[in-house]
Amino acid sequence: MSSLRDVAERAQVAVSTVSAALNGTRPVAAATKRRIEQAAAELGYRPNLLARGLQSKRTRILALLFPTPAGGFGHTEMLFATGAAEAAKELGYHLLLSPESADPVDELRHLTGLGLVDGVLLMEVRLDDERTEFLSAAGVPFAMIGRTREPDAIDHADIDFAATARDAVAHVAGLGHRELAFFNLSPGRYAESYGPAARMAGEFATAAREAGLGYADGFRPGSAEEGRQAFERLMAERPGVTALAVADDHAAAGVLAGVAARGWRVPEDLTLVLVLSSARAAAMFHPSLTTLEPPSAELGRLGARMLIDRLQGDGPPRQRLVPCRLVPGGSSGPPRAGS
Amino acid sequence: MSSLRDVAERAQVAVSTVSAALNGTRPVAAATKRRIEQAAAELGYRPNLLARGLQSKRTRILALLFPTPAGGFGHTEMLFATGAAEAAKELGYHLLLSPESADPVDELRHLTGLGLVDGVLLMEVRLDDERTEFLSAAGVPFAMIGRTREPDAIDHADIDFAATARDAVAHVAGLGHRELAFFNLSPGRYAESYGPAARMAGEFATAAREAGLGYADGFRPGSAEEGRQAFERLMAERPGVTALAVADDHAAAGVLAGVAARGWRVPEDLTLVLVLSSARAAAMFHPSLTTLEPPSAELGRLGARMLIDRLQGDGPPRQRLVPCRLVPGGSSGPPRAGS
DNA sequence: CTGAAAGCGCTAACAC
DNA sequence: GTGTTAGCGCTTTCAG
Repeated sequence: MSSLRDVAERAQVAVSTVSAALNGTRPVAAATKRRIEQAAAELGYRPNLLARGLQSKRTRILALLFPTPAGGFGHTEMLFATGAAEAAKELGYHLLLSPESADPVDELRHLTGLGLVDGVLLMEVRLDDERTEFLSAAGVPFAMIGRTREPDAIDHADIDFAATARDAVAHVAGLGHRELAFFNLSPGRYAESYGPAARMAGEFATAAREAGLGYADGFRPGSAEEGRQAFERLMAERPGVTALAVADDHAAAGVLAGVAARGWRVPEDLTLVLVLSSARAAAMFHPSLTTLEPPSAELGRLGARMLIDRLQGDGPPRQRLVPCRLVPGGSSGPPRAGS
Repeated sequence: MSSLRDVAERAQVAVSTVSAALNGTRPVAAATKRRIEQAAAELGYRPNLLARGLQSKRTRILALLFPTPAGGFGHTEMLFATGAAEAAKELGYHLLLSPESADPVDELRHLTGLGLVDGVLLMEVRLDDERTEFLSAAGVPFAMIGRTREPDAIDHADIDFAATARDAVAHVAGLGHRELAFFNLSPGRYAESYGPAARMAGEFATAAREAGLGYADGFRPGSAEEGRQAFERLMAERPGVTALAVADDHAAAGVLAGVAARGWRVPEDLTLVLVLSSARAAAMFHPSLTTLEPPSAELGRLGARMLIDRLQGDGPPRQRLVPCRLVPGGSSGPPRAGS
């Protein structure tokens, strides 16, 4: 690999001039600059990021910290990562994938001590997240995909749960439904303090109330079997429910089984909406499910951009909430007769 | 951040001694060593990876090159990445997530020219892959998850398609089936030269022949609708088929719809096996599908380990083939009567 | 507008 | 066993 010095020799100038010409750090005569650029091109010169980083204290590398939930990784998490990596790349940054171990804070201490990364992108943020405290205290720039309980001071991109719930409620209300139920993510898969689960439930209740719809929640099935059972219980307790929003793919499959077991059909007898899941998953069902798809790739992208933005200059916290996208499927219809 | 010099001062020794003590590069008196380690601990010293890399030409960073297929990323690809990242971490390496653009070779030229990465991990390798040629020519260490047409000289970890096909065939043959069909990945989603699609079809044919089973293939549905149509066509052409292996999730959903439309049921009237898909996806079906789940995380892990192994020392090509894991589901049963 | 020189934090000869 | 020293390739004063 050729170095700055090689370029300098070939262009008959000093290294500092080459550096300046290539980085635009200071004015360079047009003729000199052209000579330098040509020499660089001829040699196929690439700046050595290590040397540059060592000197400038900026590596243009971001770390994406990802936990390894027992339940395995979802499509959503994948999209955070790819979205963030793409946005980083577009802005001339690199993304380091950093798996979290048992002690995330220690992990972070280690990672940030290496001088390798300029900033950190946090995902799977919990309502109370020790990682944010550490990073703030350590003065390491970071941004969150998701948010803590009190996120006002921190850069973040998250789902707009309120708008999402309103959209979902408006969707079913527009079809004529008067009573809606919501099956949240199971408490087993995620701790109670998992933001999306906590927020989605609250926002659904609010949106239903504001729309004047009957509303039932408190169900948290985490598997197909639990989904079927929850559905049966729901129908026993609230026979008037004609629309159901479900947050877990597997639970939704169970609900469909329960619907079939009753001799019912979707969407004739029940409108079923999948929330916080991918349209890809929804397309595997029959009929395909109406979905509120989280803007995962965009959140990843936004997170990376915010972080880079923050690294380049200071300013007030950057924050963005993006609603899920409503993807209509074959599972939405008017309420069943006789309800 | 404290540096080697700080530690040296505090321990009253020379920097080189600290370096030696901490890296074990040369013998250091036990007492001195302890003093140094204590000083380092007290200062919370972390070696600066950039400085180390600049000097030693080894950054302990690997790049995982991942393409961004239009169809979006699957669970499988995600597991490659997380598996690789975890293995890398265990061995003291970092993983850079590097999205591929339109021109992968140019991308690679850029990435490897930066001096940032010690080696490259390739995924979604095609039978003829220009990236491998570039990397070989450039002398950049690399390993593949997947493999080219002629992979003998290159480190790689891939699915053992032959064993996987044999397992699948043995599974259905053991249940008493005499005639099997295979729906491959759609040609639209992947180019013809996509390894798994190409290899799986061949191995299924071989395994069926060796087991003395009737065999039908040539179907490549890429959506639920195409899956249903393919199933109907299959039944028209080969009414004796009682077991079906499908490589695409959505196509499998379509097959189930086709089965229902005939008034049939799974597994009573058709044994359905999902291949190369996740057990997670299979659990969303009713009944849950028997799956041949690719060992994606393990392949990622193996790939990273091979690459690191290669970086540490030379030797013959490292190569590992791992069969898919058969996860029995509710979609397997004896062949229907009258066939 | 350009060049010379210092030094980022570390490793690796090479002396002692 | 330990210390001294010369860079790795770059950015960044500081002179000219």
